[in-house]
Amino acid sequence: MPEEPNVGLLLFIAYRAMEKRVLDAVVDAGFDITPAQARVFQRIGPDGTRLGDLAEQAQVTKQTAGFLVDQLERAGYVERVPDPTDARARLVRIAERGRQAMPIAAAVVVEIEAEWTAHLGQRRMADLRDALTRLREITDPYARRPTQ
Amino acid sequence: MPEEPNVGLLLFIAYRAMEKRVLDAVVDAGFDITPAQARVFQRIGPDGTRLGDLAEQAQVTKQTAGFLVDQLERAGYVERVPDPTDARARLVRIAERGRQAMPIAAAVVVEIEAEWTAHLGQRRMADLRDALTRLREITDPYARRPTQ
DNA sequence: TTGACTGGTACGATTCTCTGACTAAATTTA
DNA sequence: TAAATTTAGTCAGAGAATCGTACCAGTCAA
Repeated sequence: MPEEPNVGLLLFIAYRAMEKRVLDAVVDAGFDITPAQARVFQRIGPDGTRLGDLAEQAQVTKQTAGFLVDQLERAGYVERVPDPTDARARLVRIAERGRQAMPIAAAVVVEIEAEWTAHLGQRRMADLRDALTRLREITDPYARRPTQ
Repeated sequence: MPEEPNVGLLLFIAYRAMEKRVLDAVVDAGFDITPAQARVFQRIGPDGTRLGDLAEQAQVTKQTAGFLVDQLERAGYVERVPDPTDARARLVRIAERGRQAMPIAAAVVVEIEAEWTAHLGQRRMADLRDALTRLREITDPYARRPTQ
């Protein structure tokens, strides 16, 4: 395998590199957040997202997602508000402190994507994004469902 | 971000899908192994790999890698042998039980890659692999170093 | 041969994750 | 409409993964 790594490993290497840099930047900027918390946070939609949906997208149990959201909430990154459409549910929404952290993460993502584009060339980078997006149709059970 | 996920998230989704299926298959075949253990195991080279190298490649500390290798060793998947070139070091090598598990994982990888190829087309799949391999040059600090 | 460096381990503390059991609201069924 | 079922989420407890600090032993250079 070291001779010709499978695609899974290649995906992991690139993913991990981006995650690490983004997280380091956010942490350096004074936002103490862990990788697991970030993986959940990242999935919160503009209008809030239910815990169960977050769990499903982040591929963890509801309990784990709840545990992480508790921490994010205590740190002021997110808040839980009642879901107007279902009294059982609550929506996890990005709160003030979370909103402050987002541009920092976004900037690093832009920076890294620029580096990758420089290395691969525009064409290959666009193709990469395209391939991954298409792949999502068969690898992301969540994506197959309409978002509401 | 939910509107147009960044490449990091796309990488994660595909990676996670493959990891899960491979691991499920291996576990179903009676090999009890955890994701963290598998991530280390996967990096062991044909002639054995030092603990520190495994740690670096799997992006964990030496202690964590040691902890996981301990478990893999106890379960019979790997063994530690002295490194003939350095008395301080030991090589982690795949042992009998580990060797038995490998074809199962390999078969699932082949299966998944075939599915992905069917979905994307040969060309796009080849391009994806190519792009990820190139990307490794700038995202995998370990890869930049000659293997010995 | 001494001092700096390297490969690895030991210990202790946190963080992450899961299973199982439970409450309450919504939905379906009879 | 009352009962049964499903769905959203929480609680409690346990096990797995991870890290930081400190440490030991072997190597290497001066």
